[in-house]
Amino acid sequence: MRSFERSFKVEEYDLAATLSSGQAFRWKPRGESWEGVIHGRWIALTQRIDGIDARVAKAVEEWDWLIQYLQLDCDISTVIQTFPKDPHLGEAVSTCKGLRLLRQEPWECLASFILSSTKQIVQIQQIVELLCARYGEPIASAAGSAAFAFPTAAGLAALSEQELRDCKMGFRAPYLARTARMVQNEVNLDAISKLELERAREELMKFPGVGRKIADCVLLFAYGFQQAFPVDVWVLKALRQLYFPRRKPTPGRLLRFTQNYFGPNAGYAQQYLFHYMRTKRS
DNA sequence: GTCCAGGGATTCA
DNA sequence: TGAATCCATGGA
Repeated sequence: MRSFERSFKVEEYDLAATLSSGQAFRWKPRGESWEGVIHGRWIALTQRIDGIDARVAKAVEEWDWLIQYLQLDCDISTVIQTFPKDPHLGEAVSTCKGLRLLRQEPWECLASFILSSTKQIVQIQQIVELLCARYGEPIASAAGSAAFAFPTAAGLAALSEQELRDCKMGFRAPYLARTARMVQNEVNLDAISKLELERAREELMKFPGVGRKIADCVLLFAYGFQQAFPVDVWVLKALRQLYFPRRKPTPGRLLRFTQNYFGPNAGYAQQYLFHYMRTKRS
């Protein structure tokens, strides 16, 4: 049965926190809803007390793609149970109750995070929006909001460096251009999901502009490797303040700590710490 | 280890 | 309101 709308029942899911927590960059609040694009489909999501309502512009046969993207089958309480019991993480988890990890498309995630380096989230959103509006396929959407798919790797590979720079991405332009060509020609992004964590990370780090941090973002947000633990400026600040208040740990020591201490769902713990640090006080 | 590469949002005086 | 700071970094 084709349908335009569907309600999903889910507990402990904070849509606003999840969609604005710097893991995806295309979600916009509009009235009561959040509008975005998943797998080339425009969609509006609305938070309800007992779940989430979804509305698309073109009727669909099934909604598995959305369940997968939002990770609606994830039992968050089971994840949180695996966290170490410490007051800092506990505070982050209770402050950011309902924060979830998404499961995004690898190419969009990879390209977006190449653009993320030393940019603030607002600016990344602007760059990505410009890129999509100029070079993404127009798609059906609700009246009053034009929508575009995320540009394909082939589409971006065909652009000049200057055309990319004109989307305000600065020195990241050649990285994105070369990565787009690699994805178009030789690298199969789907194959990476079948690899072990370390092998998958190695493969991602072969792309220009992708180091450990960005690789870990893609591993966590697109491929679902829940042990991946991206360390950015905010998380570094959190780790130093909360876990190493006196001494200044070496990068190696810090890396080992993040890999051992937070357990099998370290990536989730990371997301709570990140969002907690970014949103507290203000 | 150091330095550099956009530029705009945010903070601060 | 103008200046300074900062940013989901990586590469040379």
